[in-house]
Amino acid sequence: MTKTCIRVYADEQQIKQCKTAIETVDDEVIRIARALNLAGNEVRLKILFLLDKESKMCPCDLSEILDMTVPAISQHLRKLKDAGLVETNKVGQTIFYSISESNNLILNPILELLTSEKESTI
Amino acid sequence: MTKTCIRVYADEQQIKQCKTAIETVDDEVIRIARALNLAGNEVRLKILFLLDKESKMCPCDLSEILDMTVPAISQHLRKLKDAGLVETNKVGQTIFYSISESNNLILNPILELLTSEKESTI
DNA sequence: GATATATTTAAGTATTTGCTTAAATATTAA
DNA sequence: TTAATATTTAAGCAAATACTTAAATATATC
Repeated sequence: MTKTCIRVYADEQQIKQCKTAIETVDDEVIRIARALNLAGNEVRLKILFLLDKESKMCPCDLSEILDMTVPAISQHLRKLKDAGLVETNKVGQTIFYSISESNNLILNPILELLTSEKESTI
Repeated sequence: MTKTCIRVYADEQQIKQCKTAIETVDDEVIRIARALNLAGNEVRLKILFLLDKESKMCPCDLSEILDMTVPAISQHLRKLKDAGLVETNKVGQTIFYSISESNNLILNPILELLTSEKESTI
């Protein structure tokens, strides 16, 4: 990356500060971006919404509610689980998925947008 | 989508309720998922973080701070603008991008995760 | 043990994404 | 008006995504 921008009034001080600021939050950015990327899919956001609402659900029910193939649901759940956003509890042959506590700081504000009845335009 | 799940203990009442609940939030889900999807990219999340921090920035500065090509930055900014997450203000030949007010309800809680100094594990 | 159910895994595929490089557009300054 | 700067646009491409269908795994029931 060569210097491409040669504005006279470029604020080198500001740029330096921003560079270190970005460096500071880099790890957090990676973690949060990953979570947002997962939640930033209609199907997965609906899954998270349903798990939040019902506290736990099995792939089979989610498949029926969202009118999607079971493998399609399962693959979404896998991604959410790999990222630690949801966790599982096996009871017999059915596996209940629920929202994992550990990432609540990221998910809660998002899910609140959906649960708080639209008082204003979001 | 044919009925694939024939659990004896399937709670048809719950499933029906969930279906209508999903229908109710469907529009919101689409809007929020789109915003989260955009924010769920490392580069774009950093851009949003910087715009929030500095209140406005030009593609040129962002390119230098994030050590990326100007066109790459420009294309990210375009997506953010198309979604209404950021807005522009042209001054001479430089274009200043800033976070749009209208979508703050979605972005604010996300950016707070980055700005509030890590008191606890997020 | 044999069969059915719930779920996952795997392979294949069309679409989307995020970059690259090169060219186009717009504004400033000489 | 010519050259330089700031930005966008376009084309191309490798990688990631989200589904499909078929097969594998695990548990329960007969």
